[in-house]
Amino acid sequence: MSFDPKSHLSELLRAALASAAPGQKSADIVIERPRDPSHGDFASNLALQLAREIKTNPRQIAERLVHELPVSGWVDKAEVAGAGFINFRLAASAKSQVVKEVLERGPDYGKHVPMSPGGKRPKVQVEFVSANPTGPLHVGHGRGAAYGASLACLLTYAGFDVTREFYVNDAGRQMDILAVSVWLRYLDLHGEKMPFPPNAYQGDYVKDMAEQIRAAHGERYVHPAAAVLACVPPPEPDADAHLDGLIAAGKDLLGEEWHYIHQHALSEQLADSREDLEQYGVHFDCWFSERSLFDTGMVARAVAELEKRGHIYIQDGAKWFRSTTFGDEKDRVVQRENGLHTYFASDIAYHANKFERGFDKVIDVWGADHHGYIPRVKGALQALGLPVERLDVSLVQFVSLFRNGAKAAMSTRAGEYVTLRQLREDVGNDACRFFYMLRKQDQALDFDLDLAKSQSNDNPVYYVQYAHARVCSVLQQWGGEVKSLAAADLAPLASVRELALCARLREFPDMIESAARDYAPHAVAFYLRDLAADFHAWYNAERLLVDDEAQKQARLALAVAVRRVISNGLHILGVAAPEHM
RNA sequence: GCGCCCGUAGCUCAGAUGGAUAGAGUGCCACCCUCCGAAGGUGGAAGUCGCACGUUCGAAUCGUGUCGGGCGCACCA
Repeated sequence: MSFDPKSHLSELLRAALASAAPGQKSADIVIERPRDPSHGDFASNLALQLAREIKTNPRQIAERLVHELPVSGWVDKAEVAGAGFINFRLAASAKSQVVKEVLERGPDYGKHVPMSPGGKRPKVQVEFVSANPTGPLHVGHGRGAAYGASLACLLTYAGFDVTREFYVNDAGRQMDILAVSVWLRYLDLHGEKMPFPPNAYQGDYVKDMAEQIRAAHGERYVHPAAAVLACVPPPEPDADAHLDGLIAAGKDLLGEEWHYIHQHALSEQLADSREDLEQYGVHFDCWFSERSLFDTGMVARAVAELEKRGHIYIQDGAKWFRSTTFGDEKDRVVQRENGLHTYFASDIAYHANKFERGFDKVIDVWGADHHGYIPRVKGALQALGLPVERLDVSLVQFVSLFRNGAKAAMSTRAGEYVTLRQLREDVGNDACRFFYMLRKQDQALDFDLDLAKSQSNDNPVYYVQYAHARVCSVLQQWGGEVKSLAAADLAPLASVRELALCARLREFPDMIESAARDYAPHAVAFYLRDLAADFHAWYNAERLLVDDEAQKQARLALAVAVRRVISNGLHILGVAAPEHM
C-alpha cells in the first residue's frame, strides 16, 4: 500500500474543515508544494480561499483549522504562516517511503493506472511529422519527431492507450513535382538536355533516384527533349505553369509508365524517412496514406456529407465549404473548378476517419505555420456533427539553423538544408533528442550547429546520464544483490539532502500528470536535470558505501530509486540510460 | 490591415489551476579529489518579469491598450 501525502493531507484538512467550518465542508482543498523549503513540505491556501466566503481574517481561520486537525503519524507539524497559509512538515518516514514504492513498481513507477472501474484506458492518437515524402527529413522535422514521440510516450505513462500515426501525403501536386524532377534528371543522364526548372526539387537525392531507374530500366522512359518541351509554356513569366506543363508532358508521353516513376520516388523517399526515424528512436504504429482516402471514395463522401448538411455552395465553378459559419476568416474551396479535390478536402475526410476509428482524443502535431488551418478543420468537423472538442492541435514552432553565426537557409526545394541525419551524426541521437526537449514546443528554437557540436560535452543530457552511470558504478563496487535493497530499512535516511531527494522522487508522478495534461514533454527534461542535480549534490556530500550496514543499505536503496526514475524519465524522452560513459 | 505565438539575469530558457523573498543552465569570481567516476560539488555577484492602466487580500500569470520580434492570411500541400 503506497502512501500519497497530498491525498492524506487533504483528508486531514477535510476532517478539520467539517468541525471548524461546517458550512464550507465541500470547499476545494488544494495541497501544493511550496517553493521555499522553509515553508515546509506541503502547504494549503485553504484559509485564504475561505476568507472571502466567510468574511473572517484568514489567519484566524487557519488557526482554527490547525487546531481541529486530526493527529497523524505521517505529519510532524502543521503551522500557520504568512497571510494564512497552513504549512505541513512530514515525518521522515513519510518522505523516505517513496523509495520503497519506486523499487516495487520499477519501470511502472510514474505510470498512472486508469481510475475508471472498468479499467479501460482512453484511446488517444498522436499524429506527427507527416512530412511530404519529397525529400530527406530536416532539422525542423527532427523537432516535430522528438516532440511527438516524447509526447506519445508521456501520454502512455499518464494512462492513455496511444497510437502514433504518420500521415503520408502521397497524393497531389508536390509528389508530381518530385516525379517530374526525377524524370528530368533521368533524361539528362541519357543526354536529353533541357534546363532544370528552379522550382523543381534540386537535391542530389533526386539524381540518385534517376540513376537507380537508369540502372534498372535503361532507356525505357527516355523521350527526346524536343518532344517533352513541345507543348510546355516557357519558364518566363509563369514558372509554375512551366512546371505543370512538364508534368503534363510526362504523364502524356509516359502513359501508364509515369506511375512507375511516381511510385518509385514515393517509396524511396518514404523508406528513407522511415529508416531515418527508426534510427532516431521514433516509431509509428500506423502510416496512413492520403491517396487511400481518394481510392476508397472517402473524400467524395465527406464532401457529399457536407453538401447534404447544407454547408457547401458553388461559386466560379468550384465547391466551397462555408467555414465562416464556424469562425474561419473566409470560406474554403474543397473541389476546384477542374473537378479535383483540394488538400483541405482530403484532410476533412482524414479527420472524419480518425473520429470513426473511435479515439477519445486526437492530437495533431503541426508546424506553427499551419496555425491558420485550425479553424477550417475544426469547422468542418463541427459541420459534420463530430465532437470537435476531442481534437487538439499542438503547434511546434520553427527551428532556425545557425551556422558560423549566420542563419542558414532551409528549403527542401532548393536542396539547401541540414538533414536530420546529418544533425544526428554531428551531435548524436541522445543529445539531439534531449536538446529539442529543453525548450517548450511553442517557443521558436535557434539551433546553433557549431555550438551544439562544440558543446556536446556540456550538454545537459550527459549531466543526467552521468548520474545514472554513477549509481551503476557504485553498485558494481558494492557487488551485492540489488533486488535485496527493496527490503532495506529506510529509517537511516534522515539528512536534508536525502529527504530532498526523496521529495523529488515523489514529484515524478505529479510531473508526469501535469506534463501530459499540457502536452509538454519538456517538463520531463527539466525535471530530470533537477533530479540529477539533487543526486550529484548528495553524492558529493555523503559516501554511499559506508561501514554501517544499515546506513549503507538505506543509501543504496535511495540511489537505486534515483537510477530507476532517471531511467524511466529518459525512456520517455527516447534517450539512453547508459551504465558507463 | 486581420489572426496566432512570443517578450523573465550579460546569453539560452523554465515558471499548471493567480500565492509567501521570481528560478535553472551558461558565462564571470572564489573554493573542493591520498576517499564510491571532477562529464561532479560548494559559495558569490547578476532582475523595473517590454511598457502603461485595470481586476483583488495577492499578478510574471487574468483583462484592455501600447511598443518590439516571429509566423500565417491559395481553386499549394
